[in-house]
Amino acid sequence: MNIGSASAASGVSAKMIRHYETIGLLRPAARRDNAYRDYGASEVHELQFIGRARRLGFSIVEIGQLLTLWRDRQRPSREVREIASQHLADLDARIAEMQAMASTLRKLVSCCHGDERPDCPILEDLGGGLH
Amino acid sequence: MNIGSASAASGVSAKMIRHYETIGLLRPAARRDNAYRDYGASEVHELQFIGRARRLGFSIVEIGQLLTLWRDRQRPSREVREIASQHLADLDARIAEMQAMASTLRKLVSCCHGDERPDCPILEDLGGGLH
DNA sequence: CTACACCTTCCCATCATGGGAAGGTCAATG
DNA sequence: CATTGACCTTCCCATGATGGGAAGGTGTAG
Repeated sequence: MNIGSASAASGVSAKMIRHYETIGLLRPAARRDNAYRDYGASEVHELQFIGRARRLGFSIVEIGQLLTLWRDRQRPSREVREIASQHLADLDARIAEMQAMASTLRKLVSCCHGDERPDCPILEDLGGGLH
Repeated sequence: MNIGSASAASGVSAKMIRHYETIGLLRPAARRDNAYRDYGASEVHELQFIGRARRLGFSIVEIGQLLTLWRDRQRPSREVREIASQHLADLDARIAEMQAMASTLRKLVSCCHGDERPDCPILEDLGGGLH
């Protein structure tokens, strides 16, 4: 299977598949006589794994660790859970940070009448009150 | 005032102040005989404006627009509000996306017993059910 | 045979930020 | 006065994940 078909089957772009191979996340793909990469069902399955993990926001490094654990039938689920818990904590922290921004912004936006007049609480806030 | 003092007074790193000047967000700073950049109260005030806007998550491009409006005493508040509303919508969208990730992850993590046993619903989910 | 779709590698761009090198300047202290 | 340490300057490189696009080779259908 060509890289294009593997991409379509996994939802990971061909660009990214090559990139993942370059940085060592994926083992080098088999090549045909014409130097085209050749993928089978198990490679596509790995790509799908990567795609799902990316959609959950895992970093490439984390996905590398998860892939290693996935391949190891003897892994302790504890290790998987630790990676996922840490990522979840990171996500929650980033969400909280962005919610704080959004909350402040929402107040400012709701206070600004947003017409042709120049007075604007948004700029006043950014300017530190005095200008 | 040296760049270090301007940095301390504004909360924007010296590295970033130089960078903002390079990309045209800030007008080139005055120079002393020794080629050191020299900042006054109004430059520091602009830097504080930038710092506050960054802390609210505005992009450099958006801050450039906000700075222009800030300097213009005749600006219509509508334009400011539009930029802020758009940024708020972006933030809300990103928050929602991350919350969806976090929600899925939280379920998976809570289902995984996380001990020495190898069976793990997190990997099962990433693997698409079958492996 | 020609067109078109696909593949290859290689380089560059994003966005905001920082690290660090190599070298010049300033102020305080011995 | 000389040294030291804290500044400053410019320049280059790195991050993380992704994509654009060029230049060139390959495969297939009309």
